[in-house]
Amino acid sequence: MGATKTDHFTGKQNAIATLAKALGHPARIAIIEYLLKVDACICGDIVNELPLAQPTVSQHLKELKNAGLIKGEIEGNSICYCIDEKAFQKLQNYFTIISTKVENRKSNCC
Amino acid sequence: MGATKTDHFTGKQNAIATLAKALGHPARIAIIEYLLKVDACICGDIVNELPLAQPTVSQHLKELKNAGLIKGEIEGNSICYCIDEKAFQKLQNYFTIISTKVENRKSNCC
DNA sequence: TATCTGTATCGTAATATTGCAATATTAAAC
DNA sequence: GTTTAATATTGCAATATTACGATACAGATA
Repeated sequence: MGATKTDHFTGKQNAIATLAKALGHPARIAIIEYLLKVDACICGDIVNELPLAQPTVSQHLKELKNAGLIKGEIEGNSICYCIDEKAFQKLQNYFTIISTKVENRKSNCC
Repeated sequence: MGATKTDHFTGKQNAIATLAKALGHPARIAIIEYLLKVDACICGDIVNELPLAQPTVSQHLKELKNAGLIKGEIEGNSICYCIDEKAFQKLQNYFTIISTKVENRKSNCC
């Protein structure tokens, strides 16, 4: 097969998995970190920051945008990308809840 | 191609990407959430909790284990799986740092 | 209008992932 | 030792991802 059975899982599970999947590639992590480093939107020069060809970078940006991790707005003849804080807040919440639950775990098994 | 160019990125970037990738599938999210729900290791019956065949579940468990998200210990004739808190703390830290940086962003672009 | 610049899309090759049936393995129970 | 029960591994088909050259497109500038 190769096709994920998304319809067998809850909307929340799929939502988190989608965000995680989009971050499951070092190039996309590098893009996010670059956006953080410059502390602003980026209108241009993302390609120069990555060891990948322009179409590849464009594809990664598209995936980050589809997942809702970044926003992109047309700004003159280039496009302005920046981090969408809502998605990262979701991830922060999710992992904070998990960590908290794990720490408060009563049964200390392993 | 299809092979990720991991050698072009930093160790940290690859590490986070690996963790994120392992969580980038709803079945693996469901496994983690089930481990949390029962608040203990699981020795058995993960298969019954998921809408997937036994070999498929076994494969997902293997990936979670490879990524360091769960630990598995042999316990009699079954295997005892439980959440590895260190990995989730890493993720929590990472996304907390990102969210904080994004909130303190001076340039309000988009 | 022609050209340049930055970005997206198309097409395609290489590789990875997902899922499962069949089979193997392992340790307990008999 | 044989059976049983739980999990892992193998092998394979279907699909997805990654990467990039070639090309298209849109807005700026000459």
